[in-house]
Amino acid sequence: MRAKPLTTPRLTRPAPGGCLHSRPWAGAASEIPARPLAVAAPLCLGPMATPSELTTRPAISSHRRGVVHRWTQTLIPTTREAPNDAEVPSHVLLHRAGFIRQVGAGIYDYLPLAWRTLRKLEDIIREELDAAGASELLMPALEPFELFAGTKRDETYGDNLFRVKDRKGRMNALAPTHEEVITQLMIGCVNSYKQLPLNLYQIQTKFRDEARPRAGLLRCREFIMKDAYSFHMNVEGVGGLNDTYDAMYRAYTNIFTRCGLDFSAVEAESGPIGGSASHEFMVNCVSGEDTVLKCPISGYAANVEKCEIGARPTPSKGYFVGEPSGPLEEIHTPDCPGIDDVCKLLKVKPQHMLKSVLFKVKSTPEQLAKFGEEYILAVVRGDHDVNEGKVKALSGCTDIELADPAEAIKKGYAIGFVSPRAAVGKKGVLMLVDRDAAIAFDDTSNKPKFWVTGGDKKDYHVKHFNWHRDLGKDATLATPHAPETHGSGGLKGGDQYLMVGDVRNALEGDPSPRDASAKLVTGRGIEVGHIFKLGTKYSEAMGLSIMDDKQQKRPVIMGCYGIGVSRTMAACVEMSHDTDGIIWPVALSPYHVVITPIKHDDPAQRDATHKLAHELSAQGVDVLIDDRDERPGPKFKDADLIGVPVRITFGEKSLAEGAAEFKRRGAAGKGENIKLPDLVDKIMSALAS
RNA sequence: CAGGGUGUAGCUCAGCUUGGUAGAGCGUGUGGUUUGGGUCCACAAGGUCGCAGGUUCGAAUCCUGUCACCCUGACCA
Repeated sequence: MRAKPLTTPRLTRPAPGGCLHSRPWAGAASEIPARPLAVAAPLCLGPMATPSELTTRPAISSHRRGVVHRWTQTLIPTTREAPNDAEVPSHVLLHRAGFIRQVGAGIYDYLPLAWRTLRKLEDIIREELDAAGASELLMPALEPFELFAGTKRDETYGDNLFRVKDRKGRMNALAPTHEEVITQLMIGCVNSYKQLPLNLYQIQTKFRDEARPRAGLLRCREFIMKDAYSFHMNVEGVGGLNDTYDAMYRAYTNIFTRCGLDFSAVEAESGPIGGSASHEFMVNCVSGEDTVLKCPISGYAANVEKCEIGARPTPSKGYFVGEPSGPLEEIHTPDCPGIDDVCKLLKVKPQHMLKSVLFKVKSTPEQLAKFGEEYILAVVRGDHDVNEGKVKALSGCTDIELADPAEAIKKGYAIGFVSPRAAVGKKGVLMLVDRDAAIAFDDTSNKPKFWVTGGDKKDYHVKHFNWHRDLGKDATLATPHAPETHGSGGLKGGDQYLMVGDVRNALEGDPSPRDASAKLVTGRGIEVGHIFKLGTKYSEAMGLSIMDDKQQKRPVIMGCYGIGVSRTMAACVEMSHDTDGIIWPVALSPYHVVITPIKHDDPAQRDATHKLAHELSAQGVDVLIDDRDERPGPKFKDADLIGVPVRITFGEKSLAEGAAEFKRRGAAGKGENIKLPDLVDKIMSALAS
């Protein structure tokens, strides 16, 4: 279950002691003697405490007493069938097991079971972040809109930002994240370098007006998130951003490890939030919506947006060099703008297609005056996908977007049927050709490379495209760019400009960028954590500058660190369930043990149940007693469904023999009979393993 | 935002084509029965058929509009 971090950035400080083995339900109980019960409590409710008991209760105590709850006294609305709307396993099971109910699109109630799990997760997060030197605070979910306008995030966030008009007609925002608020706070509170570094976090409800909420708790419009922000005068050195970033990396590793999640830490693009470096923490899960790539030898791991591709073999004759595979032949391909359609029609494989994707550079007026309209044409093999981040990096142009089809058609680009030739004879077009596309002689078959590509007019494609012959220019003059010189190019005006490099998404089997002998492997994941080196984006935009020891005013360097709390709960279910229901890791299960008396009315069974419950709670174990007047069938089914790690069954027969049935959730078979005196030890060791 | 789908009882769904007293299973309540993997029997409660217009003597059903929710894509710190 446990994942090792796949990359390990500067581990300059050992992980906080005790983090990994601290288990609140077991550790505390074994170190500190259980406080004896003042009165033998026949039921979980127990007698009301007397005033003197309350005043003698220690204000400082590290002893964690478990809870004992009765099914009939809490709300666990399990259902046999899930609503029609639920499709993904976590949504179906969290609904059926009575954890959540949908209120609206991407809006959910967290019922008692869910809330218990979420609070356990939050407590783990708090312990690890506090140990890493962060302090918790709470900022409002509702914010004046001007704060977002100040950093232009009202625009960059666009419709994803919830807007709320108040009674005075003023605009407010429901915060999707809190960079602005905390930066504003720091402006008012911190004015000397001596007060830094600082690392502050909160666990708050966040709001994002997602274009399409989906998959239950995995993509919501309202969700629970832990967000942390750190503030520094420098990147390197003691108290620098890198120190805190690394500490947070370790804290995240501890958190997800303690949760019992199978996860990977992968390199990631930092996205619209800005910044220079970032890692995503992904729960490994086949149903995840993100693709991650890993190098099995070096440990390098990255998401598909970020993943570099190692050195690919250079064609023996060089890029673009080679004789045509035949005379250029134009073919009528009506209604086939897509690669798949053409392949089907012409019976060629996508590997023999060239795909040309047109990007528009968002030019400033000055650039426009200098270069005119500017486009970037990215060419990749038909079975590959263009990677926008790599296009930006190779072109050196960070402000691009997919060209608007209508506009591009006006400019003479036959969108859907564009070939590399489209860039010939046009002003201000930069062509970027992926290494796998810039080939004219196929070394593997020892034959001229056969290419099919667009015909540059609607409903036509061409066969036997040859770079040298058909480009009308000497393509071999193009300079191949090694991955490490990304960004050294630049947008050039003029007639035609061509670069060769890595502009596609990495795929399974591509060479690892960190080990020449290794090939990348792919996996799916659900993003549950993300850490960024923000830099000075917000401090500069909002004017958070403070005096350093040289009496120089400098913008504060920031980091930010998020964990999707409610999403993590759902991701855990995605990762760990079977046909009967959820299988919680001990650390996140709403209860550790469910006790199922076959007949709760039977005095012997009831007494045994409550005796065990109190023995366990004194050890810090959270116990749920299924005291419902139900037949055994539904009770067992529900216990499996809600996924509590251990079930103890008290029945007439076994009890007569002085035993109870012990069953571990997810284990095969019927469970085993355990003698009553051995029961607590058996349970404790099961929970500890 | 584009494409597709669905709105009828707490949940799953039938009824709509061809307009005429709103149905089933599960769940719920009561009584009995049963008690180690979703017992069995009986009775009962529960629905302005998403909403608003329209057509009609009469609309869950036909027409128009609208809203909500889901799926695929676009999008996504």
